[in-house]
Amino acid sequence: MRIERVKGTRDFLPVEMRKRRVIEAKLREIAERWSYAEISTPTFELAELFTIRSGEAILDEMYGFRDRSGRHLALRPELTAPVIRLYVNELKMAPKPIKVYYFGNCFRYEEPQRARYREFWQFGAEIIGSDRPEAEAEIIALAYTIIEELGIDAELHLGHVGLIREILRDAGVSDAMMGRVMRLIDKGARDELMELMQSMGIECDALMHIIDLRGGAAIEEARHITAHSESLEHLEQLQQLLDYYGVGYDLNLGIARGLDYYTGMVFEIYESGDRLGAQRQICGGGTYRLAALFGGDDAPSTGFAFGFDRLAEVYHMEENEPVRVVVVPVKNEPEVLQAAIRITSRLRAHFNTYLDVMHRSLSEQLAYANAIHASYAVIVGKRELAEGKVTLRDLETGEQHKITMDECIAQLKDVVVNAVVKRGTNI
RNA sequence: GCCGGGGUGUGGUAGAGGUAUCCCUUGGGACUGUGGAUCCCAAGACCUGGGUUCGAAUCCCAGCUCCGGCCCCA
Repeated sequence: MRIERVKGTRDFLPVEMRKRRVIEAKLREIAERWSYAEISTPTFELAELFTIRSGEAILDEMYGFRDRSGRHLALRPELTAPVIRLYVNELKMAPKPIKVYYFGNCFRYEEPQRARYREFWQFGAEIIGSDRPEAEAEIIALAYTIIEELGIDAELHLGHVGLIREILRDAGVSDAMMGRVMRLIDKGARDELMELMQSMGIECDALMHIIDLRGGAAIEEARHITAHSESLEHLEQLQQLLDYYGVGYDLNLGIARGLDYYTGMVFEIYESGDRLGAQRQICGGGTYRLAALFGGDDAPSTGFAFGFDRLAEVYHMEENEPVRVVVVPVKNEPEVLQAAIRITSRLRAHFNTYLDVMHRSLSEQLAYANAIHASYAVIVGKRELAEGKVTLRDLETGEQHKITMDECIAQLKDVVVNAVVKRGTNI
């Protein structure tokens, strides 16, 4: 009986893994340059952590289980809640703002679709301790920079739930109804929304108008409805700062979140191509107050999370096989093998180096070197040993010559350095 | 939870009732100090379980799973 991979999970083969590592390295590097520090949280948590954040309904979509003492645990379905829990547990006293990033796998018990798996990876960043426009602008700019540096063609949609909420409150929507109304706005369910508003006896033409508008016109409209709005000022400051950063975005006040703790801006990034099918969103972010829910202070945070697998799906990486060197002992005689191992060890201090473990003949070893697309062969035989040299063979051109090990290492270093310059990596 | 389309060696395929084709792959051998060749040998598949039938990869049912979509999306 063959054991199959579990539904919605994936195996990553070397080519795919190499690509993922390249992307991951870029993401980390960018975050570090922006002065964010990495944190990591456990793969499973108390299930409560996630139900507090998202409601009991998500229990159906989590991998939950009980441990021996009966605690209800769950594989993390996302990373924002664990990060804020970590803040409350460990970092409350750290100087604000706290800037962190994270990368990790998450689990959701859903039907797999294109670019949607049961185990998936998220990369995200948070600023904890500020919900000022400056913090929001930085977070958006960071997400934008990631997209740019990865060379992904995407559009950034910016909204502001604070403003929408304010307008709704002014119009007479009660706190109790707010969540439901916001969810409908988020879904874009116009008819249902109008029905609900009418049933509450609330005039909603203006609101409907605003959430349909895009760009500056929405701001104009909002200004007419709520003359003295803090949120509006806040949004305008944010826009100003985004201009300073040179971030391109589409304003869309129809972006909402169904959950109450989102307080300020929200944004989403969509990939422009069609490689993701219906799952075009590659990033979501916003400003929220979650720490108090986990027993901490009421620190505001702003952050985002990228769907790493979707980034990997749309990221174009040039074929970049690493420069590999194969050491080829000519005969399986003790002295030749001994020399080969010594030479291999020297090469391994610098290069990706392969040595036969199949007891193969010279031609078989070269055939294998070819099969794994190695770049160079270092041939070691009695003739070379007698002269204290090795034969360095370029497997692409077939050229070869006898040189000393020092020369050999120097030449290979040249090649690897050039390869790194040319494509940025020798992974 | 729902809808549509698929599952044949590692991968790609042929096969439309008579236990499987070809390519590729892998291991061994020939050759033994120069590789993508050639030749020989070997290994490897009908998603699973029922049903129909003398006989099922093929037809029927159920399940699993993959691809795409709906719902959902913290």
